[in-house]
Amino acid sequence: MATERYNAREAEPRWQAAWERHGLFHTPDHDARPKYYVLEMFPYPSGRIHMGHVRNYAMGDVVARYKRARGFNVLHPMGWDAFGLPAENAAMQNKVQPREWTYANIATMRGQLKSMGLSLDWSREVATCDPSYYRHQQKMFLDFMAAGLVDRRSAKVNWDPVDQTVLANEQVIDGRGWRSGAEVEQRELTQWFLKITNYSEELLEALDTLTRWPEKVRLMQQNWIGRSEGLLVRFKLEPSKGPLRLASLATSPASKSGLPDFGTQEPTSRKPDGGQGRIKAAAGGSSPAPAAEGDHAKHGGGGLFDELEIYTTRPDTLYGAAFMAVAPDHPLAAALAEKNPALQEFIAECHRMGTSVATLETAEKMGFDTGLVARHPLDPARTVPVYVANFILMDYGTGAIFGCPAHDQRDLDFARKYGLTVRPVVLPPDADPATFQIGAEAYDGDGHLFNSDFLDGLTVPEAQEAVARRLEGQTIGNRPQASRQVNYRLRDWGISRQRYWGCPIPVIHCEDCGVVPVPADQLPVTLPDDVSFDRPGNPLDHHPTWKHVACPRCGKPARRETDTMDTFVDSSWYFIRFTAPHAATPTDRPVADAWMPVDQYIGGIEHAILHLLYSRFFTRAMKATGHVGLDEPFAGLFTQGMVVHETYQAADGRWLSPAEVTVSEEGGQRRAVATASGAPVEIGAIEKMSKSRRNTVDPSEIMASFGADTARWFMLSDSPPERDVIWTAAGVEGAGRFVQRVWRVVNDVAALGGEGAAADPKAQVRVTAHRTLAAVGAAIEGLRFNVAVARIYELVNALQAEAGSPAAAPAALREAAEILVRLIAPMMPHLAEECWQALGHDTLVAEAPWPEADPALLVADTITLPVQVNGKKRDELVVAADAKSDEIEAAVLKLESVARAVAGKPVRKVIVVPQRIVNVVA
RNA sequence: GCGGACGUGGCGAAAUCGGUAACCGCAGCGGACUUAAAAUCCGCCGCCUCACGGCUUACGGGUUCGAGUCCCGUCGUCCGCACCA
Repeated sequence: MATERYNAREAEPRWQAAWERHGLFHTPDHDARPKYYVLEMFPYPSGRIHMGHVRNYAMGDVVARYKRARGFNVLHPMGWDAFGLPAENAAMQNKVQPREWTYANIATMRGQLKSMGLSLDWSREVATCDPSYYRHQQKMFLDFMAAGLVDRRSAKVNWDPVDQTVLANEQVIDGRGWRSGAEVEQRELTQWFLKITNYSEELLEALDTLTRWPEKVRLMQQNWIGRSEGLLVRFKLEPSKGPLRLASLATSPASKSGLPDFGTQEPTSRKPDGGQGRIKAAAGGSSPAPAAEGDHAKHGGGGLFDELEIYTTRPDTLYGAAFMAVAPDHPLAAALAEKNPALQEFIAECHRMGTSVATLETAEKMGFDTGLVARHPLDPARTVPVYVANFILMDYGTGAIFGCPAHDQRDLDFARKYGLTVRPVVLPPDADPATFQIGAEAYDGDGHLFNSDFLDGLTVPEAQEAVARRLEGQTIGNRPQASRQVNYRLRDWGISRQRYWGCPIPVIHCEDCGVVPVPADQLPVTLPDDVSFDRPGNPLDHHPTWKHVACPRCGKPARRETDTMDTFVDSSWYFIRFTAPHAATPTDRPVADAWMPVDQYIGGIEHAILHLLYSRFFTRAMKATGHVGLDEPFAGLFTQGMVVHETYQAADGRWLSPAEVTVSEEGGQRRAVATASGAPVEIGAIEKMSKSRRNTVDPSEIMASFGADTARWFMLSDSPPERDVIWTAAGVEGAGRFVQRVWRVVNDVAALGGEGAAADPKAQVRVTAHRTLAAVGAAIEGLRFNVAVARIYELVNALQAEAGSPAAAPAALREAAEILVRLIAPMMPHLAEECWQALGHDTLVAEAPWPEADPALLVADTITLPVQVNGKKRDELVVAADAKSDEIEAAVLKLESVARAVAGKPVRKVIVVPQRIVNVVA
């Protein structure tokens, strides 16, 4: 039976055209079938698709095609995350406008995706750089503004000196820009913010409802939001007095680093001038984050600071307080520095050191004694010195702490350096209060309080509660001395970018009217096409006319906002836009509510925080402004692993691409040489495919030589989808062989005939097919594609053996083959169509319903039970499936192998687990 | 430092409920077909042992009739956060 080889190159475009002709993947909004929304993270149009895309979209397409066959109305759209810096970099390098570059890339990549045979509804395609998309984003920005979800304020921001733009906290990785890799600097700029912190608690609590998200992602978001419960305590400040302290300050040794001696100063010279009324020293009242820089400004400097607010999660250790410390940016520090050059220098030094993570890790704890002291709120006889310290963050809490050296390592380091008292107040279990001492390590474990007056004997949580009660009841000025507070690590989302290729922020700055929103009927604010990239900075700002407009309110000359939005804004709602991509408003509310949420979202783990947290916030903001009716956009989330590949490095250090290398194997040793020169090449680590390592494989080349089905099959086989998959030439060839094997087997079965004949219901190949059917369905439902692949291999092996046997039963084989073809259809859709046709069908398998497994075939008449003696397998026993336990027990005890293993010892017990196992205990 | 995940043949892995450890694939080995090669087909393939048999899920303990799976400890790898008060 000579069957010609399956010619993917010829067949694949033919079937793609057939699907398109039948409009198979065009999704109606109104349909009687239940909805299913499957989405893969949309690509950035960088130029060409890479293997990561192939893996991502192959998985999504399996789900889409499977759910369609299962009778769902499936929404499976595609679009382009098309704004971003690479377009501007290309513009600078190649003298091509970002728009042209981007749309050319989209055209290329759309063609590549189409050649994969994905079941996408292309009529819903969107590109975020298109005014028809971003005009709606601008409208929503204005709606958010009206709803109080937008803020504009001066803030210290992460500045990427290479990309010349601001980065969000989430986009700074190890102190470097997530895209440029440049060390990030801190700069003070006026910025636009989306107030994600309004939703801190909600975003945290709702994580519990995301039961179909990976635990890991939920945990990462939980940590990122960083909720902590603590106490805000107000300390009374006063100038230090007392000859002993002054003397000790005067004699403190010079700092060893050669820096100015921050520990030494003249206390008398910096007494604050009096009488200006009270100024709160802390940044935050009830609003936990962000530290409101604006508040400081309005207080001005030079006032009388007679209170210091600190935030602590350990109020129980208050009796162990040895010092207070404020951030270098704290208004108290700024005020004191006005009269104190040494403090000015100290603060400047902190700023010089504080910009990069590398220096932070090695930086020594440094403090500057302000000469002020704080009155202990529980023990008014005591005071503690107040320092400015380089390790206090203005961003968190109030920018001020009390230090308890005995129970915090960082505080201990500081106390040791400056000779402060280390007073333990928490006694570890079983420790002796008379002898317990703190050595080089602080004790942060549980225990009972001691050295702590009214707290003595309490547990840590009890003491925290007792301190909170006591201080809430005390007053300082006319306020309680302490209040309970919840703090979050999460910061508001700074979305200003000083770049051209992004969504313009639709506001106008007028000297008289201030910030004026662009009226809705003047949207969109479109980007000018005639921009130049011949100098650094924001091309919109350099443009001769674009920013000069009349104030919409008063008509006077005014200035357009030249900041554009972070591209993560674009990707925070595209999944909702897909539900009505041509609507005149951002959403078509009933349609959006009908389709949302996304039932299955698939993408890389690298978006665990950034994109996925922003999208959760943005959906809530859209709900608050009436654009959509739900909180959580993604009901199910799956994070897939990367595609990795060996690396090859020449002797001169150059990286070689897999295409330039020939790998051979001899005696278990793999060797590589450069194909052109024959020079030896070192086989390096297996790493993520990347341009810098040159270990990429071009999907189009694979699809041209093997076909899309082979590439898809390989991406789905072997490795579990959440884990990295290693791309190997051998693996692809194996997948290619399998494609041909399926084609041969199906043709062999077709040649046997058997149409219309009734299959023997109990034929073994039929049983195998139906069991495989059940197993593959379950595997796909669980997104365990590698398991589905293994089961399909088994079925093909069984079919092949049966088809080649002289006793082949054509009718049963035919039924099994038809099941096989429908099982492979979600994964290798083109091959499946070709096989379907070979079996005589004139319909499309892409339209065929998923077959139902015959339940009668899923349970066996007889089963083989393993027989153990004392937990070790000694034999097997074939019994009827409905055999009773005592019958099995009797049969087992008659087995000679059991008798031998028991070796004359009395049988104490026989455990029969029905359908599973028998264990004889002797 | 804090938080988390993982550790199974030469390799990728399977074992969804505590019940036969290693399905399926890759690589390898032997054979058939062929002048030859490729392709294809058949067989073998955790470790030790001629064999009978024994051993085996990082390591050490524990619970259980029974542990890759549950508990405690150790080691290792990877990931996230990180001066967060």
